[in-house]
Amino acid sequence: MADLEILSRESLARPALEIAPFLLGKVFVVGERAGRIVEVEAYAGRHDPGSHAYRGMTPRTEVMFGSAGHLYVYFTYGMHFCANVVGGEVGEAQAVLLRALAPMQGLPEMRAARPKAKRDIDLCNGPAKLCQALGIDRAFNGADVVGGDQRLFLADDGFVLRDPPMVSTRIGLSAGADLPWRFYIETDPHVSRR
DNA sequence: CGTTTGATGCTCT
DNA sequence: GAGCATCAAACGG
Repeated sequence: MADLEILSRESLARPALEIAPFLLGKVFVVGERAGRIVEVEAYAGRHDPGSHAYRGMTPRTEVMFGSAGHLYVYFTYGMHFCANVVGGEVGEAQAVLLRALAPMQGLPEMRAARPKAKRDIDLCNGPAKLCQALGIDRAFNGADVVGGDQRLFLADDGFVLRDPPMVSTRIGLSAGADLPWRFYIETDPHVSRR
């Protein structure tokens, strides 16, 4: 595999709408498992009706209001975890939801973690699926992904997108559903939905 | 195919 | 008590 350069914290200390497309094509490493980010959604903080931060800081959203480069992991529907990368400056609650990855390493571990996935293409093609595949749960909330930990990080491996990101509305929202803040690699088969 | 529904528990009102 | 940034199985055509 090509060299992996961990992303800088300052590269993430920008609005979610900027770092969402920036994160496409980057590599997310969790232990021996890794995948390339192919689909994300931007959540733009206090004034975004679709964001958990819309009604201000709560115990759950505290991490999102913190500094860039940490994971905001939340539990939903009584059984699923989803992971965001926190961006922006402290207090801005900028976040980017990781919605789909193209598996790169640790496929056997991912398959074991997702026994219900019939095909490899289904391992990480959804926000809760990728958390299951990578073993991400509430223990990862607040974890630093650009702090130099060799077992958990976001990196650039030199991959270049062949085309500009595809843009659409975000998925599964009841508020803010009209905003075109979802970004994905159109040609990648691991995207959750067309 | 596409659409509907059940699972399951946390978070905030 | 209502709703949830979801998933997989069941159902209908």
